[in-house]
Amino acid sequence: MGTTQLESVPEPKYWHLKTVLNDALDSEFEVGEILPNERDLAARFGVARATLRQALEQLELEGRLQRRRGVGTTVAPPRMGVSVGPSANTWPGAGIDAWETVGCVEAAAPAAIAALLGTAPDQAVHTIRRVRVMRGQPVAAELLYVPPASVPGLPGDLTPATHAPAVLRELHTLELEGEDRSVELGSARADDAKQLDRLPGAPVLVVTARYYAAGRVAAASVSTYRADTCRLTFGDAGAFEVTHHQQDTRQAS
Amino acid sequence: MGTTQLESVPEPKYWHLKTVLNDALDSEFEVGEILPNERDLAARFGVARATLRQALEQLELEGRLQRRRGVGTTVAPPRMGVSVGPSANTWPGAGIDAWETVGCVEAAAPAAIAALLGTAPDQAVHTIRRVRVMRGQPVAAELLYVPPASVPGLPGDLTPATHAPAVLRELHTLELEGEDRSVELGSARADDAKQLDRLPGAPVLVVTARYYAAGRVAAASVSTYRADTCRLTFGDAGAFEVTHHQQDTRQAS
DNA sequence: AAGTGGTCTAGACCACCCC
DNA sequence: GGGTGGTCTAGACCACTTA
Repeated sequence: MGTTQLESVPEPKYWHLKTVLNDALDSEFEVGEILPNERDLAARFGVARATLRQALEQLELEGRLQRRRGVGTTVAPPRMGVSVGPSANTWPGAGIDAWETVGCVEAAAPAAIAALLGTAPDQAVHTIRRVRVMRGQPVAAELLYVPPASVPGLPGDLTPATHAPAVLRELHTLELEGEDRSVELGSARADDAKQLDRLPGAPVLVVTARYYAAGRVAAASVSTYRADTCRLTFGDAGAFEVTHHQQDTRQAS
Repeated sequence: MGTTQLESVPEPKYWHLKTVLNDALDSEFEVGEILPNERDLAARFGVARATLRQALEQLELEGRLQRRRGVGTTVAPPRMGVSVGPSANTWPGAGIDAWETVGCVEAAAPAAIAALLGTAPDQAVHTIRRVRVMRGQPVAAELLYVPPASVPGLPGDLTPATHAPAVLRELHTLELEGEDRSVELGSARADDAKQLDRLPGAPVLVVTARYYAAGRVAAASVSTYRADTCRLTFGDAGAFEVTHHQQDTRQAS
């Protein structure tokens, strides 16, 4: 009979560190409070800085921390619940939906977008860039693609300032028959990262949506949400508030 | 007049490396093909192994690679589209929905779950653990919580084998009035990771759902989906197939 | 100028898988 | 036993913010 082997599978240091820090955040820190710097924290826990950073990275991924170069590491507030429909079937840009247009061009869509829209690969489409802001901070960057066939009544005298509003106005004259969406994990491209106030490569939730009218795909959008600060909400019962982070909603079976 | 400064913001090595590898995966490798090992790749690109790993980690996060300890790094197939409703308003466990029950206990729910359900913090609830399998591999691990009040007709003589089916059967006698969901990024806990065939800390998409009946929350579930292999689909137009990865659907504005 | 997080190096050892 | 990816170290320098 050997001794009972409690640590037959010793957990990695960074994993244990993450647990300790997570508990400390709950009990010893307030939202917005700044943590000691990484070199001090590493020394305090007796690990290399890279090991500490591995724990911090996971906590940031889970929305518990926010790190800013040149500033420091702060305790993040709970994630915002962001509705991504379909609460009511509405066209993008209709009503007050917290999106702000930042640009609009007519250009050939990438191959995958053409496949989504069902257009020819080199077909020029209206491409509207928008940003979604909540509580004063950007939460999503979007590219909305509208084939010319969906907006036949578009006037010809368009300036950069009138292009996007005109496309949206024409789009809204169609009857929206349905929409579908998909969500997947991605990393922010350089342009999206800049608009989201993050570094390139930051984790994002990519929402791809298709809008149907007249039996065809009338428009499509690719929205890039900050994964660290957002919780996407769906469904007919409305967005709901939770009081804790998602980790707290899960337990061992 | 100085010279034009093309590289005023030099991109990090790992970022450039990621781009190079991403292109190589498209042009020189097939799905399932095994890559050279990390030490060889690092030497080939003239960088330290840690730097190469930073690039590989991002590519794995984006679903382009699959890495397995003791085996190697392979080119991942496109992500699976996984429907997470509401395609039709149905109770969990109804019909053929690809979930397999692996356990069931009656125990006090964690505080956040009690808040979701609207039950007392120490109220015992039926907790069913299920696993979702697609194409022969696990894609999600779930905990489904059902308060006793939602299944009043539950018989008393329950064995581990009959517990879960009985709870589901009783649940299905209620009329489902609505459901809502939220999606956020998380990292796999040890128990979920084991069932998903991943290491602890692997990125996951956490889907929290509430099911309404008789004007109350009759059940709630927390589902943990593998973020590397899954694209979650929502909406009334049905899951759709895309031919490329999400990166291909995005372009610079 | 000082302090922060971000990137990078060149090693080492460990856990796991397969032969 | 040999090869793989996973963890960890102890440094260095860079980019950015703030004062």
